[in-house]
Order: sequence, then structure tokens, then C-alpha cells
Amino acid sequence: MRCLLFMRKPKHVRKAELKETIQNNPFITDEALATSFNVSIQTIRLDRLELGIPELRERLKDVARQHHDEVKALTDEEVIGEVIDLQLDETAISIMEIREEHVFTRNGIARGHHLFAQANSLAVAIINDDFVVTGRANVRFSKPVKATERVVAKAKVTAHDDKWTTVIVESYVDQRRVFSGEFQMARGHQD
Amino acid sequence: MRCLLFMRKPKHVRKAELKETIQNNPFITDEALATSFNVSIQTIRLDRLELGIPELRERLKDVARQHHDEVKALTDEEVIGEVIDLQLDETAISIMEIREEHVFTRNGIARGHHLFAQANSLAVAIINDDFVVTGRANVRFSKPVKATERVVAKAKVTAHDDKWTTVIVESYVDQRRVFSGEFQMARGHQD
DNA sequence: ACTACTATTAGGACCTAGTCATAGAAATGC
DNA sequence: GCATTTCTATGACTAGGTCCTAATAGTAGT
Repeated sequence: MRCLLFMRKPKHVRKAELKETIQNNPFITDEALATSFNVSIQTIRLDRLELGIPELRERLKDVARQHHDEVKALTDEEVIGEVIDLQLDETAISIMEIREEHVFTRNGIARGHHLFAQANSLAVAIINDDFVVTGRANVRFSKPVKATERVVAKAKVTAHDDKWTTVIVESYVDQRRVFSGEFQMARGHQD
Repeated sequence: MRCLLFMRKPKHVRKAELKETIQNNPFITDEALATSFNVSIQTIRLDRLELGIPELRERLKDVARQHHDEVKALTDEEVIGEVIDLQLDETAISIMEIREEHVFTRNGIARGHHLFAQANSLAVAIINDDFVVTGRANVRFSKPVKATERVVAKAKVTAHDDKWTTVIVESYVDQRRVFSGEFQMARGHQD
């Protein structure tokens, strides 16, 4: 009789669940997995082996390393998005891919400040001066952007005096304009 | 003679350097530290003990855990900053602490889009509707903000029709205004 | 010179969360 | 009934530590 009092799941089901469990909680030990799946530790280890899932400590190291490099990049990077063209004091283009973490969970639409961040950081990058900060900005979000879409931001310097530079940024998803803004950038020192 | 061929640093210097070394490379083992400081492993361990620095594995676990919770929070959180007061469709206040990763390395001034993000997300939060996106924004960065400063953003709903809500946000550091903006928020569905 | 003291090093026992390899038991397929 | 898959048990070994005890090196006070 195939009855262990506590019925077991077939191997492939367990393996699938195992993979998922570890994925959204990399901090779990084999021992905890064993009791939670009601099998022995060795079984868990065989499964991990077959699935190519590394041990707890390696997993943690991976998570830590990833974030050590990446976290900063999220906020700290010089330009939000990837610059693919840059003529100082003339034009610049960057691309940003909208991911799940950029959108509202309620409606799947990208939060405005990510589009702003892309445009703003491009406006900073385009200017050929060591000291640049944004003074004013007037922006418009014309179409909602969803996850997985790629936003292409095009910046253009339109005016220039000894202290201020005006940059126009327009962002597109598949040729459709989703964002436009005018940025007044302050150059030179002091506030 | 106090000469060990390779002169050692005094203890307090080593400890200070040790702390720093570990801080910007949590992945280093005691063994590596020992050879790099030219002392024995035990000495390193004593130092760590005195400095209250946990072992490699605990450090990695900490880094991993922090980021597991936090990384997403950086981009994914509903409101950037911490909401400390919220009257729907009336006023709202949030506080955000400017950290190293928010500022330009060149001049130590906060990137504009972080202030924008705080204000924008507060403007979203203040509105009592399931579907809200930013339509337009007109913002002004009046004073530069530096690392470690705490920015208090105050939002106020000033106008309201069936589709649009106007929100004014003003942000302060120690009573001094650093940012102000007018946000036109779209409510209800469709684009 | 002898003593007191701190700093450093060495050693052994133990820990966790694994690895790998081998062997045996249990359930299932046909 | 027997082969085959699947699971469990066992033992030996690893990294990167912990904690404790003990010995040594160098420096300072009297």
C-alpha cells in the first residue's frame, strides 16, 4: 500500500515546489526543507543536486554579491537607464527598461518618478560642466507606460546662457511619446 | 629591538583599518585579513570580538537579508520616504533622509529626481482613488540638499474636478524650502 | 633585574551547514 | 516476483568560524 500516513507528493512535484520555495526564500536550510516536505535531509540534497541549486551559504553569498554591486546601481548610478548616444551640450539618448518594480501593483503603470529620473539624469549628463543641478522642470506624462516596455529618452539642449541651460527631453515607447519635459539646469558653482 | 622586519601598526590603528576594510568588503575571511594585516588569525578574531564585528557568514547573511527586504523598497515602495501624516484629499507629510547614494559624488548634492520621487509619490498617496497617475508636474529645486539631511515634504490638495486633482508639494530641510512643485494628477481609468 | 601588564599567538574541542561516496531499505512498475 | 526507481542512513571530510585555555613577546614601573 502506498500509504505513509502522511501522503508524499511524487518526486517531480516536490522538486518543482522545492525550487519555488528556495527561490522566494533563499535563507532556508536543508533541514528546514526536509521537515517541511516531510522527507529526509539527504533527499533534499539529492533534489538540490539534480536541480543545480547551490547550498544555503552559496545562495546567501550570491544574494549578497548581487546586491552589493546592484543596489547602488539602482540609485547611485550616474544616469538612470543606459546612455546610447551623447553629444555634449547638444543631444543625448538613453534607454530604460521598465520592470515590475517600477510599476504600481494596482494598475501596472510605471510610477512617474522613474520616467522623470531617466529624463533628469540625462539632462544632467548632456551638460558639459562639472557642476550641474536641476533648477526647474516642467514635465508631462502623456501616455502610461507598462512593465517590459523600453523607454527611449531623447534630450536636446535648446538654450544656453552663462548660468542656465535649457534641456528638452522627450521619451518614447515604440515611437509613441509617453513623456516630455523642459529642464532648467544650473551650471557653475554656489547655490 | 622593536623591529619585526615588517613593522606592525599599533593595535588601535589596525582595528580602525580592520573595521573599514570589512565595511567596504564584507566578503573577506579572517584568514585573508590575517595575511593582509600580517598578524595571526587569532588576532583578527580578537579584534573582531572587541569591535563587535560578526563572522563572515553572519555578515553575508546580514547583507543578503537587508537587501532582500530593502532593495525592492528602494524602487518598489509605495511612497518614497516615510509618511508621517496623511489626510486623504487634504494634506500629507513624508520624511526622507538623504544618504550617500542619493547625492552626486562630485559635489555631494542630492540628485533632483530623488526629491521629485518623494514629492511625486506623496502626491499619489494623498489622493483617495484607486487609479492615480501623474499627468503634469512643474517643479523647482530652490536649494541644494546634502547627504544626511532630512527632507520633510508637505503636500496639499488645492483643486479638484472630476478627472484632475492639483497637489502642491513643498519640501523643507530645517525650515528652509528646498523644493516646491505643482502636480496635476489624473484620477479614474483609461489613459 | 624583577614584576606587572598588554598584545599576540597557538592549540584543541566544538559548531553549522554543508560536500561526496557508499550501502541498504522502501515503494512502485509491470 | 523481481527490477527499478526513490528514499534514507552512515561515515568521512570541508570551510569558516566559536570559545576556552595556555604560552610567549615586548613594554613599563619601581
